Amino acid sequence: MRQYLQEKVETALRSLNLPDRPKPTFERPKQAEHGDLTTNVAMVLARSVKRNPTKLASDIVSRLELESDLVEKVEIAGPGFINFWFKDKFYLQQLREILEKGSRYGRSEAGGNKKTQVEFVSANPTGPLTVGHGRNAVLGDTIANLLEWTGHDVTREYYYNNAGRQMRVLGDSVRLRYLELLDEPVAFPEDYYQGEYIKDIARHLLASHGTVLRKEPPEGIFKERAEEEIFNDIKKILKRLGTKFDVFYNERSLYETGKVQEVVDELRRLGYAYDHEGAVWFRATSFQGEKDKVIVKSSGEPTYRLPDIAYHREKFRRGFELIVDILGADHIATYPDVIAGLKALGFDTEKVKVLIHQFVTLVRNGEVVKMSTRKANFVTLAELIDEVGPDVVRYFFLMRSHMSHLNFDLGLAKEQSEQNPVYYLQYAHARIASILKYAEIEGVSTRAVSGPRLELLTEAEAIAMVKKLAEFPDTVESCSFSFEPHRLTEYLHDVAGLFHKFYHVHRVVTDNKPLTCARLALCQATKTVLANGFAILGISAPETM
RNA sequence: GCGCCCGUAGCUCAAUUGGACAGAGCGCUGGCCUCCGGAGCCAGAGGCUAAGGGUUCAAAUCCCUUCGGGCGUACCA
Repeated sequence: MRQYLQEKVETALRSLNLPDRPKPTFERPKQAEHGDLTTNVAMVLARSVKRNPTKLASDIVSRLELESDLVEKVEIAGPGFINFWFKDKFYLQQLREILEKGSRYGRSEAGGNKKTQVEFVSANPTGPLTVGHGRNAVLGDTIANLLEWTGHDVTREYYYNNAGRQMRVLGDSVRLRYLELLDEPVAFPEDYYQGEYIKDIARHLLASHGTVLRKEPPEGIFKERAEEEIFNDIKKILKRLGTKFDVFYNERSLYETGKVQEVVDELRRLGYAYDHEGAVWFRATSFQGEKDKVIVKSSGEPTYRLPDIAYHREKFRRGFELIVDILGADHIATYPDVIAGLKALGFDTEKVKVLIHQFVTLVRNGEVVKMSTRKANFVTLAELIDEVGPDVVRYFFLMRSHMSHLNFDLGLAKEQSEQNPVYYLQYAHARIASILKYAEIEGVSTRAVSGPRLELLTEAEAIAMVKKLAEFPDTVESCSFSFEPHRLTEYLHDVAGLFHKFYHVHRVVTDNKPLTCARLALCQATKTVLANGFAILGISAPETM
């Protein structure tokens, strides 16, 4: 429908010999009195051709060739908006399309099967996932869903490092807890991993191996067992949240295959790396960086940026045409170096989309709970899911723009879980399921012999619903294009709200069989849109609650 | 000090990416079940969009300044 008008306006502009340069928008107005669709084309062009926007609008309207059986009327309003009203017939066609496409309704090929990678979570196996990781996981998974729905060939990837100093400290933390269990006197350093989970792992080792590990080094079985248990736990939690991964990419492989060294050599060859005070530096200042950055320490160990650059180089070499990185706000300083490194290596960094989400502040009993993997006192993602369930967790994380700080009041989420916004949506779905079942019992099938007569849907509430339902494909596409899932939650909230209103004003199942069939069709279409939306958000679509 | 994000109803957040009268949820006030699910519906109160200036037909949105909050600013990841 948007496309339909866009084409009509373009031909009108051509016949008037007007430029199409500042791209006009075609939008659904907030106010119903402003029509079903509006365009600012006259106002956008008025400046460049130095003409009155209202007069320009009427010129454009006079050249529009619109089918009178689809378009109700056209008006020029305000400073020069052109507003369009469509006939109900137009919308009823859309309704028929929803019923035909079912669970496929809303999918598109807009992405052109573009090879796309979404990298998210990417937490190292040093401790349980935090609530912050949860936001990252849900955001990444949902964006991946959106990209799939809009015709992208998506790979979901988790990048991790199980080597290095952090992992050594982890192994040693387990070792010391193990020795504690043997009643040996140990001084547990403050900067070691304090969490209870370390003691659990030590206990497990004691149970499986007895006391013979007394003299084992930290990098051996202690580290290995810790990594294994923690990673299993991470994967289990991610599964509970409904997130899926295609690839777990180990940073170590970048060293083993020499790709890290290749990057250093390449940067040197290009003149973007140099030696200074025993370290190797990257010339970040050539790419708007504040200062040059160390990529190999004087000890010979690389800093984190070097493997990150090598990893992203591999993303390009693996043929990804769109690369999406989901990062927490604490990584805000790292990605510009990676981007600069990729530029230095000659890659098109326009293909890399970095989404930085802000922190989750967890509040319990009115007090802010600080979340740090090393501290003992933190709420894990697993505990959060235990308390409120995966649907609520996902929905809460998706309700807000990723750029804004998120306050998650645990007590509130649990206490008010009965009036949680996610239930409002799911309730609408369950209610429709119940109505459809009732209709079946009453002997009115949705699969009527000659199909429902949709033109019987004339009430304002019904038409409003159909219009909203018809927006679904556009909404999915714009959420995908802008990487903003939160707008889908808002849309679905509107759908549920309109349905609840409709339900209160109009009875679906009555003695009037044709009307009942038409209304059941509308219910079915609403259920479809809700269920498809839930599928993208990764929340369940309950038949009963 | 510098960089990024944020500041919108009492609280938590939206606002179709620059569009017409800034909207939801929670909380508050008052209504609605003989009837397909009341986890619902309807009505009301609540705002100089932190402050000031600028850009234009149009600014919560873009630019500048100030104030306030968060995250960074390593030869840690």
